[in-house]
Amino acid sequence: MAARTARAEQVSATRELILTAAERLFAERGVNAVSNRQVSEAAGQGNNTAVGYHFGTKADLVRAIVRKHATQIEEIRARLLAGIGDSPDVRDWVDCLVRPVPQHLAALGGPTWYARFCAQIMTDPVLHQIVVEESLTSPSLRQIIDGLTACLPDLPPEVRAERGEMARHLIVQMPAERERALAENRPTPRATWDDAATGLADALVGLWLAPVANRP
Amino acid sequence: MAARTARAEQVSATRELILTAAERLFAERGVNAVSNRQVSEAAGQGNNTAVGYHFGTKADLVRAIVRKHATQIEEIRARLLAGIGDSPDVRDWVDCLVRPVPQHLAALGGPTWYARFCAQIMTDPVLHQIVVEESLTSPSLRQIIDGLTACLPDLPPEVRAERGEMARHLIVQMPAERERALAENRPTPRATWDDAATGLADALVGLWLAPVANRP
DNA sequence: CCGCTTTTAAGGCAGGTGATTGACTTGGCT
DNA sequence: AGCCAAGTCAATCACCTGCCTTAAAAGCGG
Repeated sequence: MAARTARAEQVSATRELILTAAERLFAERGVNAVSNRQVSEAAGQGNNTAVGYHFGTKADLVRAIVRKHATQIEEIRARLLAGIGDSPDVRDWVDCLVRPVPQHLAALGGPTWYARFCAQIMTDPVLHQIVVEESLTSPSLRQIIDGLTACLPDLPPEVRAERGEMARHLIVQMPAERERALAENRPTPRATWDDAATGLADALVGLWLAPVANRP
Repeated sequence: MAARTARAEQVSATRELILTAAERLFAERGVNAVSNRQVSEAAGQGNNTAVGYHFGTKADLVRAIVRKHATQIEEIRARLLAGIGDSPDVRDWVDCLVRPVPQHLAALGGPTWYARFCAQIMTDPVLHQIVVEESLTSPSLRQIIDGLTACLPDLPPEVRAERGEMARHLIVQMPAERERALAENRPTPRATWDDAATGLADALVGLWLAPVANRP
């Protein structure tokens, strides 16, 4: 199935070329600041409509980038999830939630752009919905959220929703921050992606277990 | 000093008109997706170069918007800071850190756009630096960070930096999230800006006090 | 070996962009 | 009163954008 014909191979190669070029440009200059033409040129395609041909609109291109990484991240997440069974420990579930993205970035090696790309998508009013559709449908993710919820039976549902949002933001933004520091040769609080994940998990456990102030 | 001349009054009025129109459009459609022309028109200026005249580039416009709010937020922060003296309680310092933005948004009343605007700026690779320059120079902010640091003498410096970044992200992103929900008539976990600030402060206290895993 | 489809290349088109320019309006100062 | 400068407006510039059309190239099936 893989490389069935020389033709199909070539096509998927240029698709990949466009995908990585777009990811890089989007991360470095901002999604809306980069035109499809620039992406095509950066991908080495003399054709200035290559993006439009292989993907459709820019939103479709963004979706394709998200999906490419999502499948790999999903694998990591499923593997971690299988490793903890139905632990009653909040820490285990938080680890499952936190580690997939940093582990994926570490596996990519070298300089990466995906975290910064994601951080931008998440705050863009129109692109935001795309990534929600693509990643929140993950069954393993829902399973982790349920498992974490079961560990925190005393937390009011609104507070749980609230802290879920906080966790989501940190899981996206902190890797982006580290990636940015790496790209600009600035020092990072942690030496490796794995250590960064540990630091983030530490903090999130504290966040989830924090007492709720009884309001007047 | 105020309204010294009818002319100066008119000028600052149109400046204000442009500022609020820009803030709204930027928040709703994305900073890079909105042209200076559109801002001028939305501000009721038949002139399509009004933005260019009163401010310079789009970056200068962004800076002006940030600065406008920053001064008011700075006032609130200074007032809160004065109220706690040199408390040894982490909670007091976190409150000082968290509450200024939600209080400012509450004071504005009606629908607001500033939080979403800020959330976008913070993730844009080029605009990011502007807001850092404008807000990190705040003396009261530095004072709060120092006070909080004094409450957490056992926390390793790298972890402190790391969790400071986390807190910064949440303080920007969570109000933006609430603002978005409000704008789209979605339910929010908390009824008021003040309650939202309390929830955020609860979580941040837990985050700061979380134990640090001793890595292998 | 040859027609065929898919992919890449190249250029044109209308519309929108930031920036600049000059003319007009309006309030302020002497 | 009358000039002056700040502010407003409209027109224009070169440039870039997405989209479209037309070729060329390169396997692929027969």
